Amino acid sequence: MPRPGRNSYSEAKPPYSYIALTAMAIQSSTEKMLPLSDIYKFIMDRFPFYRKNTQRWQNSLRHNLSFNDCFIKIPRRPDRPGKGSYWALHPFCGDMFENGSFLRRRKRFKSPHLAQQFAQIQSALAAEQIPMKPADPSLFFQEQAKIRLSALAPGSHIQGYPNINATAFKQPFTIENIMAPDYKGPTMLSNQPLVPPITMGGFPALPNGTSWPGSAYSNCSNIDTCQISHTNSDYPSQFNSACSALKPPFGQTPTLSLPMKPTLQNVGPLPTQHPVPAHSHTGTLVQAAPQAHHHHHHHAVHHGHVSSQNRTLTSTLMSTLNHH
DNA sequence: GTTTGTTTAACTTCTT
DNA sequence: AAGAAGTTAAACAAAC
Repeated sequence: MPRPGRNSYSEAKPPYSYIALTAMAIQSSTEKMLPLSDIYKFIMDRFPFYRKNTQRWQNSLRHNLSFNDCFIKIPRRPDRPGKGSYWALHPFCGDMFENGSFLRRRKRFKSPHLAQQFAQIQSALAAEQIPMKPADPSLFFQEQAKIRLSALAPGSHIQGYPNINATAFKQPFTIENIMAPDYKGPTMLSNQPLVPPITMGGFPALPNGTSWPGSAYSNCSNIDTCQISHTNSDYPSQFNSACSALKPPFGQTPTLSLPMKPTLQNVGPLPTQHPVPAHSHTGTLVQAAPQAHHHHHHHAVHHGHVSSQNRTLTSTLMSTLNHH
């Protein structure tokens, strides 16, 4: 028994919301998507707190998966039978924890309809006097998906952004972030968008012999021949014919079956969590939620129309996308 | 029969 | 104080 009146570190509730925990699990995976059972497993392996009361928190977690638009379902491939879908992050969900708090997001991500997204992006680009390319919605989203995916390829560059390569991206969920024993609140979160949300044409090149990560892409060595998804092969025509009819949830609509962010591949796999005896102090040091609230928002995101004077195209777009 | 997923609803906690 | 974000419970359907 631990000392009376005091929990051991490993029994304390980790300072992460279910959304944060789930995002960590998803991003820690090489394919940036996981079935439910593996999300459970990730959490239980690393946080002893969640080895108890599994019924309770797993119900809550499932609620979060369904309820929050930042999580999308990706159908299983036929060659990978099993229960349930894979869960991934919505390609446009952005940095959900850019405020530095893993407990509470500044704003809940709501996914607009794809058609709406397209219109918003289009007008945002128009405001910057930048032509949209490609102009066709379905192709546009395909390319967006590919561009985002390219960030997962180590060493690859994104055309037009010579200073950005895969290893340059900040990692929201590094081992340090997850396990830092002296975690004292907001640290290490990147304000920088992981992938430029818009590209003006051109595909990033992959080094010879490398292939695109992600199960749907694992056989693709050439981006141009890469099919968007086995289940979404009819995506373009569907989009074109029924653009206005698209409705969430994404499970019923053609979606971009792609997780968005690069993550732990530079860090390597997370260490398997030493099966910690429940009362040991040698396990994962998980501290109670920090009480310090550092919230210095450099540029508050306002509702309604946003002046783009001092803002980059990127931030304009992101706020546009995240706005309702 | 259990797991996975959706939904409603009441509740708590945090922000403004 | 009010609203937003997060948690928990619970009923239920569908998939395996």
